Amino acid sequence: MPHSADIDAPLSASDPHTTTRRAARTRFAPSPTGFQHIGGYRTALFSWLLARHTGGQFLLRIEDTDTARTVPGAVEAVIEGFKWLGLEIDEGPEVGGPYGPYFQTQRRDLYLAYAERLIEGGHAYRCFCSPERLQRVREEQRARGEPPRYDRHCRYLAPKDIAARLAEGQGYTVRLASPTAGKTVVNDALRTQIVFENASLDDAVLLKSNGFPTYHLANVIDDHLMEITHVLRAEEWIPSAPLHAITYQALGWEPPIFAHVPDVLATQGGKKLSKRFGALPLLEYRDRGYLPQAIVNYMALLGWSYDDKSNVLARAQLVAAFDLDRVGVAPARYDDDRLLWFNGYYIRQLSPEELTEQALPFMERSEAAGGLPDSVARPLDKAYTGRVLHLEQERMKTLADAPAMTSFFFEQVLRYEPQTLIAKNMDAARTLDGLRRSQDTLNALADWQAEEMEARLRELVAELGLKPVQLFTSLRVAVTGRTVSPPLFETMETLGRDVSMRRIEQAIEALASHAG
RNA sequence: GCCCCCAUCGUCUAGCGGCCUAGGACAUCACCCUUUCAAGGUGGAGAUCACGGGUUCGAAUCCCGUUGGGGGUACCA
Repeated sequence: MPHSADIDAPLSASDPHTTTRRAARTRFAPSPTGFQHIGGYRTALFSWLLARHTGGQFLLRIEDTDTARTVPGAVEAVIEGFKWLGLEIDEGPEVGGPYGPYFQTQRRDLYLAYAERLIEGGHAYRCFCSPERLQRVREEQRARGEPPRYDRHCRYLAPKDIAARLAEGQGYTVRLASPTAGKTVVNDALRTQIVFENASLDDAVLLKSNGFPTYHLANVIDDHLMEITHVLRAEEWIPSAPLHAITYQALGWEPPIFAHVPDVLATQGGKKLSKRFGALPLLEYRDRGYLPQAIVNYMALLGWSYDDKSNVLARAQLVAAFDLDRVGVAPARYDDDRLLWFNGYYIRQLSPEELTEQALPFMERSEAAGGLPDSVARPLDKAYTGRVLHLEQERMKTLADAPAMTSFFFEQVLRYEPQTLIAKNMDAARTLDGLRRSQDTLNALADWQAEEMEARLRELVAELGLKPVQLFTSLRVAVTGRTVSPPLFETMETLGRDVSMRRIEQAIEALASHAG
């Protein structure tokens, strides 16, 4: 009975470069210990794209074996994130599938059985060491300047010792009997072979004393049983990849193709984007008025590229073009400016109906939540709001910009400094005169229509010997209360004759009493 | 400490030995358009391709080293 199975021959996965054309089964396997951010979803997006590109399947598997850290609601949030992004899950919680269950806590018997098989084959062993001893050993190693690693105390226990401890009812973990000499080669579709000296490997715990597997065991078994062909995961997994390669071989299984995707870095500081460092939960972007199309397009270009010019790529184009070969290896930094640009771009692409549909909720929420002033009655008139939104469409960077940008279209009373009514190179008297003459011009209009307004008002400008900006600035402030607004005439048309004329009258009164 | 990964404009990137006096996008600046702000158009500035050695007729591209950054080092994933 061998107490160790040294696997000295280099392991090799199948050629990473010939397989992208086969239908790929990929997976995203988060642990429900918190929210997922852009970094996690970016990896998931690549997996999804690879599956769609090759006509394969994309699955969601929940790695909830660390029951103490499991956060309620985390699974639902992940799924909601995928729904929002429009990335359909082919198999997983909720949708089910032929390879379930998709929660690792529901697959315990499987892991137990394979751990047993590993022990029988001499590829793993029971470890009775207490956490205290483990910690002591590590501290001693550190003190001696050695890398902290399990000293393999239990690996060479005599069979009768083991039997005795078992009979005594001692708890144990199961550890991988990793080879102590030779090299293990990990293939990665994104980079050249990664070679590890087996002597530097640890005997990682595969099964915890509470009977739950660790990632190292569960991930190998599930990926194999679920027939995953490509494992896309964060590059933080590279160091433990040799352990997984060894486990595949010990089980006699062909490993999937690995692609360790580079990190997404926080904007500041060069550290990995993380919950505690610069990252927002994905769904927070939805609440902040981002469009899923923009997020998807942005994420796809974080670490992947199509060619030397393509920037805007719709989902279908992404699916058609995605390839592992064009995924880079250098970490990419998260850049809010770029995301915002994509978001503005996709907002501009929205049809009037879509824009109204999507922006309305942002406007109707409470003032405290960023919506229109509470004094504005809800629900909003859809047709009117649609016209208003259309006027501001090309100015919006997020849907959440809508309320602040459009509030003057809904408010009863405008508050502004009368001083701002006076344009550059103008004075109060001439402004007053311009406003009064505008009233006459506007009153004479048969139809309250922008083009007509502009024609007549431009005639007035000429008659008064002013520049357009001198009169129009005053009218703009009178009618909107601000110096920045959508084009004046369309704005007045949308506001309607009554509101516009009343506001001009109020402006005249305000300026007159201010100046006088 | 030890193991591993990475390195082109501020940022995302193209480049896989000659097409590069390094291309695109975001951001930035100027101008045009213009009733403001945007959007759009044009143009500019911005990268001694981290550094040092090789290999080669020829290197951003291949090799080695250095430096720098990042990750891992748990009965977490």
